[in-house]
Amino acid sequence: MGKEITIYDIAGQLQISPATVSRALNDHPAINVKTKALINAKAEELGYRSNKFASNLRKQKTNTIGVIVPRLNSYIMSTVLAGMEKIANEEGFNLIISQSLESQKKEIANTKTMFSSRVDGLLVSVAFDTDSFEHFQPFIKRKIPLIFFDRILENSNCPAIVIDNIKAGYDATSHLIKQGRHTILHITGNLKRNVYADRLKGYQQALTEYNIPYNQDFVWETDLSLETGKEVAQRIVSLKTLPDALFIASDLCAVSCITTLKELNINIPKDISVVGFNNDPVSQVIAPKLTTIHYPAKEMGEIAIKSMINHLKGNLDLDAASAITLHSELMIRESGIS
Amino acid sequence: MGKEITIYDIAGQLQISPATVSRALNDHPAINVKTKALINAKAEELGYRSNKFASNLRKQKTNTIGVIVPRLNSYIMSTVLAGMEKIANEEGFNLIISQSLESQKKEIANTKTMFSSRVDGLLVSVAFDTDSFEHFQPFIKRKIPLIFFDRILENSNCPAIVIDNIKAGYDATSHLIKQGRHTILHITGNLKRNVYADRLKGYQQALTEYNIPYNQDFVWETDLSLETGKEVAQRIVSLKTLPDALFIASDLCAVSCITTLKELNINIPKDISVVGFNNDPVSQVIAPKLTTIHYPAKEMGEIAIKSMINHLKGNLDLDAASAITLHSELMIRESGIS
DNA sequence: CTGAAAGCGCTTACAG
DNA sequence: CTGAAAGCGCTTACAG
Repeated sequence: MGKEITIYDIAGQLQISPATVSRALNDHPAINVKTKALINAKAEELGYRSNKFASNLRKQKTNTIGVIVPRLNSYIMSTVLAGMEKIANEEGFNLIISQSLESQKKEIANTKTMFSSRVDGLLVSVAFDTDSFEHFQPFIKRKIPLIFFDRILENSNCPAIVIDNIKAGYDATSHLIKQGRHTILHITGNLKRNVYADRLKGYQQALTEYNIPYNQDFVWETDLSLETGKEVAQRIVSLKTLPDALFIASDLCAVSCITTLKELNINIPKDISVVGFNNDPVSQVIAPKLTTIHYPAKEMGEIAIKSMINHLKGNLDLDAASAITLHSELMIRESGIS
Repeated sequence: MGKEITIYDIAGQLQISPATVSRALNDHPAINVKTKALINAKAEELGYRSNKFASNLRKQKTNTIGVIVPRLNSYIMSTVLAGMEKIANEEGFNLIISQSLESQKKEIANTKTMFSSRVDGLLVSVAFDTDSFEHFQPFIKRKIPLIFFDRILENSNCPAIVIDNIKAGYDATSHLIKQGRHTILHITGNLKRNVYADRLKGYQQALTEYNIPYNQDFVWETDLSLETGKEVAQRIVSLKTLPDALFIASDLCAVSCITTLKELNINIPKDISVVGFNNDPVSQVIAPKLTTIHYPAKEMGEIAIKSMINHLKGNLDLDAASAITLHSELMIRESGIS
């Protein structure tokens, strides 16, 4: 195992000071172009690699951004992370990723790890049951930038990257209404979360606009899992009067529900129209193809990380109250057309 | 922004040496229990957090493990990573994750980043087209442990965590044969990769065992994408004689293919039986439910990272030639039963 | 069981 | 444009 090359080795061989080597390697403007070329060539020749720990220790920066997500293995989140990873990599930032597994408790533990890892900034999409901002206070106190994305904490006074969930909920619901549907069941997630609360608001807005009375019994708060999809289907067929449409806040749950409904001899979309959410690849490979809301997951990841990096570099000052809203879009396919 | 607390602050307030504080904080056995308690209490009181950069610089370790995967946003990979993240977190290791996007070129860039980030160890699942071991040599030279998982590089002489793809291919194919199927089309990925080459071997073994001649035209090497699933379906119906079964090396592709075949009035499984691969959640929510091979993704992630951590801690010496094979299992559902 | 001292490899304010 | 020197916050061999 060969000894690690340092700037002193380069300096020694070139009869030059370590300070100059350091500057040259960092492309400092004051250094002579020829000197830089010489130093870079020697660094290459010796197989030099910079020691980030020494550099970070000295600079008091970590170049590391923390990301906390509810789970890694969902289509939306892994796509968001793929987008973040790409940009972070290009910009020379490291990502520390951890998952809360939908539990505030685990999320609190994650924030502690992030804090002691001294991340330069933190990007968070909160768990189902998070109802406190307490665990983020240490970051605020130390002025470590904190940005929420997708599932945000309102009143946190932190920048947020979101889609317009109200509009998306409105689009989904009004599409169903325009198809002549009036008893629309809305299957959603924990209403503590903006993403679900806002979709519900959009659902209500559409009903109001078309003079359809809002019935609270038509909103089912669930965990949106595959199992839930099946249970929902069974519960639906046992209802006195069948709804004529479903607006389900997750494609995976919607697909599971549709499959079970079909097994129970319900015709989709003839008997019941369905609109999902996310534009998960699965939405295109089932029959009937699922009408859904396209969620710009990759873009969200890219924009969230870019905002953070720009802020850290001082290029962009994130206003505490600012929010970036991405465009989402109704993808009309067979399941929502009657 | 309050000043960061260091061991000197604790030492100063307690009238004790920084060396003792350092030892106490690291639970060094030589330190008096009372002294330790005192120091820990003071550290807690002052909100001390250890500076990993100083510590790593001094110890010449990074406590960081690099992971390179083909892509983040596939069910299998995000689940593998979820498993890794969980264990790494518990054991106090950081993960740097990057994706090759199925390109050797990007994979090479990723290895360079990992190398200059001085990861203590590297975990890799290679891209579709990787055909050189060259970019991993710097790790070998520096004796930085390198472990492959899922898509491994044979002859690399590195430890590998895999499933028995030959057996899985055999199980899938022989199941179809037992259902009376004899013209089984095998849709697979890049045959450079062990996962696909081995599944093909298993397919061939099963044919041989049941005295079915092997026909090379029945093996289609593809990218296993959703689009490919559609194209495959269209190509199948244009064939002079229809195959009576499909063994597709990815559930997502299989589901897409089934849906298109159904649109083309092919009855699944009556006309064509289908077996997929991975046990992706989507396999359970389509009609007919997909017969597939359960892939122990979470376990693979956990075992891969545990092997690495144990090796780094010196608990377990990874034999260069060793391989860990995880159990996979045929999940019999409707699509493969005729 | 505790301490003094050196050193890990950088960066940068200051000086020239 | 270049250099000398200090210091970032730890850990550990050595000494007692």
